[in-house]
Amino acid sequence: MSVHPETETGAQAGTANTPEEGVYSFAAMEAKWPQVWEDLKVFTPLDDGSRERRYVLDMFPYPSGDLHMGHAEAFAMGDVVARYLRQKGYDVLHPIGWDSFGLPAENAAIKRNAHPSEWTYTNIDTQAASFKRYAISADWSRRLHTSDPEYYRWTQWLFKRFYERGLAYRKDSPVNWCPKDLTVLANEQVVNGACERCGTPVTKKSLNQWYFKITEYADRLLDDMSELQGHWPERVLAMQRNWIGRSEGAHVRFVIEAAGRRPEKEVTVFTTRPDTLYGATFFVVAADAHLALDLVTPEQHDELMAYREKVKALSEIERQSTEREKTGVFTGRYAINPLNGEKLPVWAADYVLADYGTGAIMAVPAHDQRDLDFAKAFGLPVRAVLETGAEDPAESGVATSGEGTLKNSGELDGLSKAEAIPAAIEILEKLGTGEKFVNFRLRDWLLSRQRFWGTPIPIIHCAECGEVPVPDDQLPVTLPQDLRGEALAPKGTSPLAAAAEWVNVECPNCGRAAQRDTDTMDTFVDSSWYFLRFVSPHYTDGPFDPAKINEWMPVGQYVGGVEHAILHLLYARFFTKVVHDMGLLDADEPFSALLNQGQVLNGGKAMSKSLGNGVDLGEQLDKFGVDAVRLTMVFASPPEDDVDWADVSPAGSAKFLARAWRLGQDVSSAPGVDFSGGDRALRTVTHRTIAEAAVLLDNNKFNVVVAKLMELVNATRKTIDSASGAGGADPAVREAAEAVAVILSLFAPYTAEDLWNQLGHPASVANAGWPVHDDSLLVQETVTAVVQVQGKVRDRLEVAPDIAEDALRELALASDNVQRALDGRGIRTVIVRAPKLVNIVPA
RNA sequence: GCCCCAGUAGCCCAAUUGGCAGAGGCAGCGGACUUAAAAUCCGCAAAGUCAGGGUUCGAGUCCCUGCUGGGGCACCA
Repeated sequence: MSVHPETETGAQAGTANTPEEGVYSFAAMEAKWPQVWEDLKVFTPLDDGSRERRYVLDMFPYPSGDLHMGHAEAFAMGDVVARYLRQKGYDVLHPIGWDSFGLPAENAAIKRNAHPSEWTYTNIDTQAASFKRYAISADWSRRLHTSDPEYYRWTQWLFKRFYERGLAYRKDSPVNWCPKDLTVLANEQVVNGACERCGTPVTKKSLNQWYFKITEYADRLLDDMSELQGHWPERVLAMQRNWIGRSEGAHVRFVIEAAGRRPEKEVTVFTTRPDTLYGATFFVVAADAHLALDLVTPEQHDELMAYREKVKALSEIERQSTEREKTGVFTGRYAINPLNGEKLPVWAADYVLADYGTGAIMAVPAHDQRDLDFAKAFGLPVRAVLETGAEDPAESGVATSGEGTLKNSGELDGLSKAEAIPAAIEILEKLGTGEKFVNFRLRDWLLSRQRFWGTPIPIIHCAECGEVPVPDDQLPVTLPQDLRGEALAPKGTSPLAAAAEWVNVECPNCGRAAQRDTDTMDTFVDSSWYFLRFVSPHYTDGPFDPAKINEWMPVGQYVGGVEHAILHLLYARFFTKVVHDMGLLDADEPFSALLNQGQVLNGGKAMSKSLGNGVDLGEQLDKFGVDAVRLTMVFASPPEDDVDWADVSPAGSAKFLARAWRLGQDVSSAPGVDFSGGDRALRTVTHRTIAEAAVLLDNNKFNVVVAKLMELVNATRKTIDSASGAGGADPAVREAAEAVAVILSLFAPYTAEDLWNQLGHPASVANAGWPVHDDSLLVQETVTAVVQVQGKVRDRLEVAPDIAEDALRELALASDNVQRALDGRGIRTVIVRAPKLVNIVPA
């Protein structure tokens, strides 16, 4: 489809370069310009310090098939920012690469009896071609793929540095296990108790796994969000805050009395309510924690074991259901309340989680609903220690958690809840049985995966020496090439274990026979530092060039979907902080600003294969052209809002583009003409548009910029067609058309380039530079002052923009309409906001 | 249950951060061009801002309560 302009009307000068005389043809433009841009290296940063640098980054894609509408939206947004900053004169780094390790490639390889790299790199080539067609202003010379050995060599190098700092370690722990993908999952990859990838309910499995100690950075990850405030979407910060889950309270140590041959034992609990310590009537440990086994008396042992079996059989989804009846078993032991010496029965239950806090709690049923439910189920006592005015929880069955005054609490009696919390902590500290403690919900990052297509963990296991890191000069540990097809099928252990030749090596330490670690890294490890690699992707002496890294980092504008609000963004922040602490990087936050583009929907729903409501990007590009699709993405709504493809009109965008392009057909003045004699009204519109567009772009209001651009095009058209003026020969028309070309180049690079060319300028419009607006042209000769009486508009006055308040007040009071509205009433106040408004308040 | 975001013409969205509710687009209607249609061009109409209360000379904008929709966390001690 091409959009044809109306029949030519005359002005023919300046159209010599038109590909096909007078016809807007996106196909011709798409065929013509990519080569020109490539030859001119328009989008390769100078990287020489001659200009201020800016780093603009889109979250790099995973190579699953060809690009889709979601990519088109995200990359359209990021490209607006990159192209705008380039026009503003910055040296812009806007790279592209692929997050190319991951399960889909492996599954495809099993199905096709191939190596995952085949599927991966074929898809990457397809996507790369599509990106080029889509005219992303990327520096292709910096292209990288995380599955290239040249890349993952440095992922392994970084892993080793983490290991040396004690930030990468192995431990036995019950982990999330996906029974379909047959691999472990990080907490972040479990959504509502199910695998985020395939939706299979997750089970627990006890395994020895590699972890990154992200919890050591919990405080900083939380505190440093203050730097991001205002530059990151509030909801992303809220999600991270939630996820980190900082909780202030106290650790309290309880002595568990000796029983028979079981010796006395001290157990610590975490509580946010140390003020309610006198209300503790029992004690609970997580049934699945080892602690339960340590405590249980021989008499209760069988009962506990039976209960643990039952708990294990529950799926995560069942276990997390809040409607479940409370269950548990008595352990036969008693804990001593450190404040009043009271004996509390110790129970084991599954409502206490082994991996939160200390896996044990003091139960205060009067003031905690879960404890109350448990107490009622097992006939345990309830004692209120906080008078809130509500009914006694023992009677009502509703725990009271609000404000109140302490009672039945010895020295704490009479204090408010807010006073009692620190007071209780102070008492505990004096007794030496507790102290203030800040607990986090965040768990360490489980990074090992029992799958093939990922970065091998560069560790060798030696019977003599234990864990031995592969020496730096032997990196990368590359994946074997000979495993393919069925050999990659998930078995619950890594497929790498079957590659005997690969696994069996000499210990780098003692030379004896040893084995490689056969797990691979979570792909989120790969993507936690790729933005650093882009600064110097071909550097061979380290993960990045130390001479360059601080010139570009941090990323000034990061663009991507909100689905990565926690996972990728939290991990990348963690990695950045560690690399910073290693002294390799000045920045300690990777992304100064974040833009979450919305989703592309169709008919109110996310596009999906199962719904069959997908819109094919390729078809849209064929039908409307790249520029129209890009413009539609940007114009439809604010960047962070969803775009419903059923609600928008790529045809409308195409119409506008043809309209803008046709301005070039009608401009008949020569390039370089003096604009000063041009139509004043149009010049004002042009300069106002330039000024407003810059402000709007600085605030990511791309959709509004497009609207302003449409106004400018309309105004220019009017001037050309006006019978009274000079039409296409008016220098103001050229000035306007040139501004249109430059601003349009952010959204519709082909049309803008072609327009620029029609206007007689050499390529590329991307280098034209942002037009400088003339403030004197923005000053209007008169402005409309609104005159209100009691807030209602009663008159409008044309006044000079610099009118004095007094003069405006006089004019307003003299207005007939005002006098009529006042209807003889006196005047109480007159508010004057010269030159725009007068509000007269009658008595 | 706790937390975050958003409700403005039929639809997608603007509104200089407290100062005339409307910039732009889609859809609609009328007209020009056409043998006709498409395309193109010109023009028109359309809401008082989810509801209620408050602050103010003045509220779409600030505050409170509620409703609706979207999202996050959740047996987290």
